[in-house]
Amino acid sequence: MDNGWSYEQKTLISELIQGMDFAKQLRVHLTSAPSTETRDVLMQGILSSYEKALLILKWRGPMPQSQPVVAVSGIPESPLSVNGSPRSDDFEKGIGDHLQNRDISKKRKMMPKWTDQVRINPENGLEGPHDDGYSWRKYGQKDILGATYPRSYYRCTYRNTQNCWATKQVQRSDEDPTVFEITYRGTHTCGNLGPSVPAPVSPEKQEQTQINHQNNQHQQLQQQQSQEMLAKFRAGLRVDTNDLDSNEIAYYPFSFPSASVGFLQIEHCNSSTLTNVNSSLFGSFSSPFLSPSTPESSYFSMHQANDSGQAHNVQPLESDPTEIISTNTSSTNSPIVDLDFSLDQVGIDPNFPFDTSFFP
DNA sequence: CTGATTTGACCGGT
DNA sequence: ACCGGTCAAATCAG
Repeated sequence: MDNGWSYEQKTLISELIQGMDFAKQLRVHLTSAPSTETRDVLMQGILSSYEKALLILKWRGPMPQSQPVVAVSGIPESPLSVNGSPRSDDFEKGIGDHLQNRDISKKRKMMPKWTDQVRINPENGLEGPHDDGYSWRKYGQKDILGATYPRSYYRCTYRNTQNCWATKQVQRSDEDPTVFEITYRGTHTCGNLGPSVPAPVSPEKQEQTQINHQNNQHQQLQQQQSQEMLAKFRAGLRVDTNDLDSNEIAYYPFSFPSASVGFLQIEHCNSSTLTNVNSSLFGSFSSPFLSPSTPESSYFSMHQANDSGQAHNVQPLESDPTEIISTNTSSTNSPIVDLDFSLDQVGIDPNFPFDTSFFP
């Protein structure tokens, strides 16, 4: 077991250290005379380091030996398909269905869960899709007691083909119809992120994203802009993490909605422990956030948790953009490396989440 | 034809 | 029994 680790561990550590290093540099630069360029470079460095590190962390989860561990939040692997054929379309229809489903539903409850709020731009909100970089398939809609608007249920398009159990729910807010509360559950184990950071790939994603296909060239620019926003956003992001698992570092890979994000709340549904941790979070977002499809269709409403004041209300929408906001579906995604995001839940002070001494 | 959405039925938890 | 979540047949869209 350890053997398999050491190389990864080294890389991991070095990436994290590097990230921290970048961060420190950035700090220096911020306090002194900041050049935007340097900042960007450093930011890039940080992002990329953390991404790599997190990828390593994530990907070593579903390894053969440690199957049940699945470090990332206990993704429910299907007993039949975990090792076996990816084409397990049929297994759910099998006779043992019910038992399996029960199992799955239990596991599902243990999946990490986080909510964020997306505000759509009233002007073009109706047209502006909410592209979080993943491909979702709607599987249900329900009227929820006490809620004005129905709740929509989505699951990863590649659930069957790639055994990816990520789901999300989209609920339009009662008070502010321009706000959508999106609850993500489970992490993507598929490698089907849309536009991704290092490679400007996956134009299909953007095309399906209708309106915004004046990109390609915009892409880079927008990426930069997004990155800046990202930086700001990160600075202000506050996540409540409930029920964290015993581990000191819990990472929550998630796709970050590229649209406007209000506050984001993560809770981990854990069976046993009831540890309440309330800490600021360092989210390492990548591609979805940088998705070119978004900054135009919606704008940021960065309220921090403290900042409770709801942003200015805008005129309500006429029709329900729920679908728009949360579907992304008909696309054919190129199988790109899954760069989803992870949140490192570690107490963070301005200095950074990781202490070098943490590592062996 | 294939794949996505719709929508009523069904199921499990409370 | 109620409610939220999911399934799956029917329907729609490309």
